[in-house]
Amino acid sequence: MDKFFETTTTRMAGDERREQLCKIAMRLFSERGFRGTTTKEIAHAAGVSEAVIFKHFSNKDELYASILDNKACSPQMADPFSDIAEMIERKDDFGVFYTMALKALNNHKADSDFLRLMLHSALEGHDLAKVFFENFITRIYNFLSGYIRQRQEDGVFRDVEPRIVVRAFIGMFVHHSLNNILWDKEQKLLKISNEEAAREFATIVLEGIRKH
Amino acid sequence: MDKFFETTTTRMAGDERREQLCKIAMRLFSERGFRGTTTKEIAHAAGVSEAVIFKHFSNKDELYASILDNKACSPQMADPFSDIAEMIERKDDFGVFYTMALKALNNHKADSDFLRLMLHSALEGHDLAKVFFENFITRIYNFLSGYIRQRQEDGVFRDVEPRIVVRAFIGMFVHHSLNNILWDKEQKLLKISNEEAAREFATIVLEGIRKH
DNA sequence: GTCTATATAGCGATAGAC
DNA sequence: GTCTATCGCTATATAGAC
Repeated sequence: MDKFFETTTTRMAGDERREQLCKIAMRLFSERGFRGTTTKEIAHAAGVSEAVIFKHFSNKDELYASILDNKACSPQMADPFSDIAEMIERKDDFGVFYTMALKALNNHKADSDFLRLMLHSALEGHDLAKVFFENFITRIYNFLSGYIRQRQEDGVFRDVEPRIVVRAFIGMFVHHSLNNILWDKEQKLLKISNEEAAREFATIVLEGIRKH
Repeated sequence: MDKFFETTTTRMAGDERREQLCKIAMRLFSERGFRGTTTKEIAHAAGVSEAVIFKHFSNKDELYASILDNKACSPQMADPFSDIAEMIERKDDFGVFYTMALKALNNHKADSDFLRLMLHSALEGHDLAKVFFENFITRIYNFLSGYIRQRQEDGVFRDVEPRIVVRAFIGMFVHHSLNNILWDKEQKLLKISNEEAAREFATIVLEGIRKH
C-alpha cells in the first residue's frame, strides 16, 4: 500500500527534476538576471521547496553554470552551417546571406530567453558566456569572412575588409532581434516578418559590397 | 581654530556630493546592474558612509532615476541632429550617414557606462529606460527614415521600406559598439578605428539602397 | 526526494550624536 | 554634511525528520 502511494505522488526522478529546475531557472534568470532572481522564486515556480534546489545544485552559481553548459552543447550550436554548405558550393550569394539571417532571426525568436540570458551574462562578465561567445561567434566570423574573401577573389565583391562586412551584417539581424525582445516588443517602430527582414538585410549587404 | 579645520575637511557642498554619488553609482550600476550593486559599495567608492546616500536620495530607486534623468537632459540627447542639418540640406548622403554613425560610435566609446546601463535597464524592464528609448530612438527613426523617403522621391534610392533600412544601419554601429564593450574588448575579432567603421557602414548601406 | 525549520549573512533604510 | 549603530527584512544555504 505504501509503495503504491509513493508512485502516485508528485515526486520526480532526479534527472527529470534537475532538468525542470534548469528550465525554470533559465526563464527567470533571463527575465530578471542572475542576482535579480531568488532561489525562493525558482523553487516556487517549480512547485517545490528551496531545499530541493540545493540538493540538486550545490549553490546558485552551479545552477547557472549548468544552464549555460546545457545550451552550449545543443545541436544548433554544434553545427550552425549545416544547411548553408550547399549554397556555398553553388556560390549562391543571396542564399547564403538570406539563410544565415533567417535562421538567426528564427532562433532568436524561438529562444529569446537564451538571448536575454547571454546578454545578462555578458553584462555581468560571466566566464561561461565568454567561452560560449568565443567558440560560437568566432566560428561564424571565420566562416562568413572566408566566403566573402573567396568571392572577392572571384571578382564579384569589391575590396573591403571582410570582417567589417561580417560585423555590419550580423549587426543588422542581432540588433533587429534585440529590438524585438527588449525595446520594441509590440513592434510599434517596425513590424516585419523574419523572412522579409532577412531578405532586406541580405539585399542591402550584398548590393553594398558588390562590384557595380 | 575649529572653524578653520572645518573648511579643510573633505566635506563637500550638497550639489557637488550629489553629483559625485550619481557618477559613481552610474559606473557601478553599469558594471553590475541595479540589483547587483549595493548602496554600501556606492558609499564606499565615494568614500562616505551609507547614510550619506540616503540623505541625498530618499531611496535606491530615486538614485537610479536621478542618473537617467541627468542623462536624458544632456545636450547630446536634446538635439542629436545639430551638425547633420546642414548636410541634410545639401543632400550629402554620405555625410549624413557617416556623421550619424561616427557620432554614435564616439559617444558609445566615450560613454560606454551609459550604454551598459541602458542594456541593464532594458533587461530588467525598468520604466525610465523605456521612456528614454521611446523618446530618443523614436526620434532618430523618424528623422532618418524621413530623409530616406525624401531621397527615394528624388529617385536616388530604390524602393525599400525606409524603417528597415534605418534598423539595418543602426544595427551596424550599435552592434559594433556592443561588441567592443561586451565581448570583444581586446578587439581580437576586429580592430578598426571609429572613422573607418563609420565609413564602411555608411558605404555599405548607401550602396545597398542606391539605384544602380 | 521532499519537507519544515533554522542558521548565517548581507541588504536597504533610519535614528541620533557631532 | 557626516558619522556610528542598529533595525527589519530577505537572501542563500544547511540540518534533520519523513
